[in-house]
Amino acid sequence: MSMSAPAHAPPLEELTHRLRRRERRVTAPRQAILEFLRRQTHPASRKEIFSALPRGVGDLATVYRSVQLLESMGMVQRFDFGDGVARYRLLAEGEDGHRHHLICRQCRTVVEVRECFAADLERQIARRNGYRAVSHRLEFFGLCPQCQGAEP
Amino acid sequence: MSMSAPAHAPPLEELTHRLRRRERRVTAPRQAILEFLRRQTHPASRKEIFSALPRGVGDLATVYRSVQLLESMGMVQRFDFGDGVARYRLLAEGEDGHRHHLICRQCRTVVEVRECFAADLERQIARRNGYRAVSHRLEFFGLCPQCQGAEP
DNA sequence: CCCGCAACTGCAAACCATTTGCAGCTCGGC
DNA sequence: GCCGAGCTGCAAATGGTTTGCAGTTGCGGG
Ligand SMILES: [Mn+2]
Ligand SMILES: [Mn+2]
Ligand SMILES: [Zn+2]
Ligand SMILES: [Zn+2]
Repeated sequence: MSMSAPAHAPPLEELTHRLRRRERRVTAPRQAILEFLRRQTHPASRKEIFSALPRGVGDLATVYRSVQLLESMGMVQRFDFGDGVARYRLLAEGEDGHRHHLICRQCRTVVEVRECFAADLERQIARRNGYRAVSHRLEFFGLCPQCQGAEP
Repeated sequence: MSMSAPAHAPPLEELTHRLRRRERRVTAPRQAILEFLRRQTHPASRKEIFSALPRGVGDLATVYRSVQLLESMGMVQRFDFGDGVARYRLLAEGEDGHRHHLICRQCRTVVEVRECFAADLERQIARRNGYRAVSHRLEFFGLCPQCQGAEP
């Protein structure tokens, strides 16, 4: 066939099922967005998602609204790589999506970082300051091998 | 007098001196911006800086340009608390500005976090992926004591 | 298979933070 | 005091994101 999705990608049916379960409609734009997202290995911007949609299906505003819905349902996770553009990736059912990245400052290549430094410290900081429901965001920035030795 | 600055704040002269040393002009808007910044204990947005300027001194565009200059000179550090607004704080001479925060998701109150947990991890991740000049950004988000028990 | 209607879409306008073009003003070295 | 590069003020442009609204469609019920 074509454009194989990563092995771990949830099947499209499972994704649409999650929508129906919450009384959300399974529309052409939403299916196309989900189909696109399940093929990605890195977070995608909404403009990228829009550009990848089949001709005539979906509108940029619809992509924004759909992604927002998916985010509110916990089906995608949002990332901020510091360039003023939000990026999203699909989340497996039940997955919390906690993840970190190493981003090339020049070409924006993204590497996923497995480690998460101790949640103990997070708890400690929360307690020390009387904060609740504390989470964190941690991203690394650098120059990837290809971009070394020739900064603009 | 009025509006005392934090004890550690560099005197205004020292700040303007840093400008002159690099052939930058000491103008009224720039002085007002620096005066404002040295009184802050938390990072301020450019709109906040602008609003705090004396009547008739400075323009929002000038604030943007000035802050950009200060950033390029390493005199201020930029922060991204995830709400789409950049914030800045003055840096002491030679200070690298590496710092983390605990931010209230609701009222945006900011607490500084002294520890840097990610230094070792950073080195390790850089080597493993062949990246150079790696830095990181780490922020914590939660609900501050005042905001607990009444989310919108 | 057809209805009815809330949910959803497409398109355009609005928003907001940030950037930029440009003509006139000012800092600071001479 | 003079002059030129550096700055400023104002207004218009950008670019990502949001919103209003009228028309369309998914889908449960008949
Ligand atoms: Mn983590
Ligand atoms: Mn750190
Ligand atoms: Zn690169
Ligand atoms: Zn709060």
